[in-house]
Amino acid sequence: MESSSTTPGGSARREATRQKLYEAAVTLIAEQGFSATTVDEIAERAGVAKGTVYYNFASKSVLFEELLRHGVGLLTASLREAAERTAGEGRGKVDALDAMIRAGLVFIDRYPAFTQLYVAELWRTNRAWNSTLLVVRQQAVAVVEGVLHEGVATGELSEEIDVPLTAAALVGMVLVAALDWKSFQPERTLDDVHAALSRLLQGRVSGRP
Amino acid sequence: MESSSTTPGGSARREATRQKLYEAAVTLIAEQGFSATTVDEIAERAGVAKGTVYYNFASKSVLFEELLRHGVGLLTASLREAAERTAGEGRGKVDALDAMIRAGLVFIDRYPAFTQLYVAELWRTNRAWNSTLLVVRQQAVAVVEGVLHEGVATGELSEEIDVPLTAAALVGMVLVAALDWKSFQPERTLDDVHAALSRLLQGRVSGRP
DNA sequence: TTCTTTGAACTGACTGGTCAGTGCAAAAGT
DNA sequence: ACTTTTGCACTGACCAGTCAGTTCAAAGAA
Repeated sequence: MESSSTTPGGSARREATRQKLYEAAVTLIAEQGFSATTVDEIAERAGVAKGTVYYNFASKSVLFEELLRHGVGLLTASLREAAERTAGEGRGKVDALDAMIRAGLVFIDRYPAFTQLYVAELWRTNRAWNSTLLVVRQQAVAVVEGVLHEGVATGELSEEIDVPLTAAALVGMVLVAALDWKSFQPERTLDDVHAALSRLLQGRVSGRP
Repeated sequence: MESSSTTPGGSARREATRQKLYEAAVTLIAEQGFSATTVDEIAERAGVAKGTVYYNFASKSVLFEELLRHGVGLLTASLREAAERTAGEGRGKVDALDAMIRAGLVFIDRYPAFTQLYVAELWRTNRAWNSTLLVVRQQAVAVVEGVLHEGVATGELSEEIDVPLTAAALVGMVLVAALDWKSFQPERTLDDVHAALSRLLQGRVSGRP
């Protein structure tokens, strides 16, 4: 059922080639942007002939779209897993949000290039892969919104919060803090960054009495 | 001896042309990205011949760099003004942060395309204007960091907060929430969005007892 | 006032290079 | 047998940047 539209019966070899191409493309596009990255570069970095790129993907844009789907799929699964894990442990929704923040940080730590590329493309309009992007964004944000809704329902979160906006704000908080971490203070530990964001989430910014 | 990059003695006419080029470039690049936007497009949208672009700017990249400097200059001024205004009114640092959040929203409301373009480029490496971007980013973030530092000094904010990370997280919160607002729920009012972010800043997310 | 000069500002056709995508025969892998 | 990859030559569109020539407002000359 799963597996994307254009991956009907990928042999193991083919799948390995695709993976190499994803990895090559993601770093190059993160650094330079989609248009500034050439297919020749991608092929070279992947250690593959140019013809192979076109044997495996219909076009440069399609390669990129599938890359987006693939990456956001990983992120969504990771967020969902974090939310469900804390739920299973019978902890509150704020803990679930905190766990999702951590999951987000772990993801960005592992795939910084993908994150960068995703942010760079997310608010662009007029591009070929725009509809793909919308779908894929909704998948990820929906997980956060879901937890917020549940929190409001159980009374753990204020009824007055604006779910979509708060979800976006939380995602932004994690995204930007993490990208800053990776770009400008890579020596910091994940725990460090997580602690700072937890504090913000739980309103422990003001000084104690 | 060209007139150097920083526009020392631009005539009124020249300045008007530059302004038109900025406006044309900012929307096109926000929509399509830098590399996907052609100089011909920029010239056409500005109602100017291609040669004029090169008469006014040394290259496409230089046009873009000056655009970045120009835009971030406006933002920084606006943030600083908000911080100083609340300080003058003798209010606390949390109020100053809140005022800066609003100033950020007002800016994004007025210049959504610039914001979009800025976010898309901010974490890219290996690009010509990278050093410009670093400088310009630091200017803006420094204003937020300054207020956080003052808040810690006066005891109004916890000593345990991590100033650079918290500043980045706050910026991210505003940036992403605002871009989402503009892209996906443009019917919302600024006050609405501001209220949601205020709540998050002040830890009023958990339900009341 | 009316004419002339000056140079900054602007124009757009043109050039040289780049790049996505193609085609295909031979090789390698399964 | 068949799928997949290779290597490489080729094309056609597209695009950053150039440059010889044009416009025009304003300063000065008559």
